[in-house]
Amino acid sequence: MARAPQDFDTLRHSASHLMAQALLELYPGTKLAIGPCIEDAFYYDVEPTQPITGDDLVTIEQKMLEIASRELPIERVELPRDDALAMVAQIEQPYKTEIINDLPDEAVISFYRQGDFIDLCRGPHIANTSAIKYVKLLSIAGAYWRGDARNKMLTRIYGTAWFTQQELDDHLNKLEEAKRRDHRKLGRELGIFMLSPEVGGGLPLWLPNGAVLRETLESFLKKEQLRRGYNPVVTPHIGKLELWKTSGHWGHYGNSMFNPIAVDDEQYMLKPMNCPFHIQIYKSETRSYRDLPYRLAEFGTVYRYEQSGELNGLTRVRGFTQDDSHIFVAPEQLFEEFKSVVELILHVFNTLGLQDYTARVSLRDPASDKYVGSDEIWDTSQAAIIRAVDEMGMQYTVAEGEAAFYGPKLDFMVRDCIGRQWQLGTVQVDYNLPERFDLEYIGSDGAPHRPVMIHRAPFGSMERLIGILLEHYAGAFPLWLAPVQAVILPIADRHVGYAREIQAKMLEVDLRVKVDDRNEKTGYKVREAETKKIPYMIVVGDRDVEAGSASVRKRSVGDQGAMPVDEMIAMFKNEITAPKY
RNA sequence: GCCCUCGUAGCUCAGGGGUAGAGCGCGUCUUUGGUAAAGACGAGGUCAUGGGUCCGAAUCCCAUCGAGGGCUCCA
Repeated sequence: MARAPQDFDTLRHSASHLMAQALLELYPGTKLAIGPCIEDAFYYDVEPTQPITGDDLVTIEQKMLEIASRELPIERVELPRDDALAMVAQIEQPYKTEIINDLPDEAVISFYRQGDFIDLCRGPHIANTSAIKYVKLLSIAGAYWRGDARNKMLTRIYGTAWFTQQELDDHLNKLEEAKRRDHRKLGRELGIFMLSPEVGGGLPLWLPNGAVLRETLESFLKKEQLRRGYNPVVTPHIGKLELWKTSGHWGHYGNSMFNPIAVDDEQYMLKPMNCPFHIQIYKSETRSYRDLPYRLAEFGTVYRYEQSGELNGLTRVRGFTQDDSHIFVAPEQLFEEFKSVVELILHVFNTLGLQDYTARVSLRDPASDKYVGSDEIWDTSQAAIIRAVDEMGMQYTVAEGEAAFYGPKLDFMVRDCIGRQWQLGTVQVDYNLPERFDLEYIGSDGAPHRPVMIHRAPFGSMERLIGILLEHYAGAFPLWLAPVQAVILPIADRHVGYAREIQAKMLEVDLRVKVDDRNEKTGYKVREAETKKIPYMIVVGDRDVEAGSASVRKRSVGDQGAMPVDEMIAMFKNEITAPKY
């Protein structure tokens, strides 16, 4: 039976209430904060009377099922504000008092009751607790009351609920699959990267296969950028603190930068971004309107002092390489240039096999004062972004309050092949830095004008991208990306010479190929190449030496039979230039 | 930074107040084998670090460091 997404939301919201009820029965005195449904799951934030541990989850889950089996009807009760406050005071739920006090005057205040449990809630809910049968509590975490780090840390219990056992099993299998694809696990197994406490948190070391992968991705994008009129530049890893003061980042993000380094009488910063350097290059000559758009691109490694608890594999690190570019345009060029940047980003995603993406337009929150720049500038640039995505017919969502302090942005979220969303590429419009660094170009009228900057990074960062690609492909990269594209397996020692000949031919045409000449049986080598996710295994023995052929085995498919070596090489080259997903 | 959990061999993990275990990997030897694991032998650990309790601590307690799951943050 097909169900609407809101049916699942309702079920999970009710499951969250059921969990709260179970908690109160098991641990009377527990204070309830909020308990919403989220994608595929639900949680409840509570202040427990004693610490809740992972072992307690089973107990709570069993209690939930026991209460559900009482087949309690779930009823909605609406109360005037004063009665509502009296009610939550009587059941001693101070967080609910706070929530009611924050509700607007005209709000309808409703409660939902099941048995002797009652909770403040807008609803809707399912009709009876008995519908909650397939539920699993997943984890425990800390969460601040109202998401504010200055508030008390509550205990958040996550769970998931479904209508059938099959759905629940499928979901739990998906979580297992995600664990199996974890890029931190695959990164080590496949020799992509490592993290070492000796080096420091969030500072990955790239292993040989990872370095090859990075180079492959870099040269792909560099080539695309050259075609589109980008100018490559290289800038240093440190620069004077003054630059970040001028840019405004020191004031906004100073606490998440590495401490300044004293050099002679100056303060230097490990660069947290490349913008000020590219700006200096722009300023090094008088620019004309004929030079614009002026596009500077760099794979720039930046360092940010991310909070220790936030570091995670390759997806959140303290040193990372952005595929950064700053484009200086005349205001009237902004719209067209923005569109061509979006076009490049989409081309990149398609080539990488990440076809399932959505865009998010991040606008400023008009009520906040954290933004710089005039209202007119914001209105113009926000309108330009929306017009561009509209004209390109893209699906997008609008997120108010998600803009950077200096301008609105367009972010791309990709969905990997098991449905998880990740943020990758970004395009940002910036009227602020040109102002702060007093940038100009000479217009056709002979007078100076102020350019607009576009910051953009299709990959976002090499680290994040590779983390996501590892999980998306579960380590089994398409041929053009695979760090080792093929391994040649000589059957016996006397075939090693022939294997080396084939390898030389393949290296000649830029195929990344190795020879496995270890003293092991072919079956063993095949098994190892499969686990290392190498796309092709080339077995050579007496028959092949005789015929000038090679026996090709395709990863996870199997033996493709023997073919002449030249034909095999042509097949590989063809697959690389015409990738299929 | 905050809450919870966890640190045993290179990796994955078992064990547990009385002299450290397995599989994989690694080394040596035998084996030259046609598509997912040949066989034998061997080396490897102050059980994260520091303190405490105890006749005795890898094991119990505390602290520190590190990792994981979240929260806050994310230019």
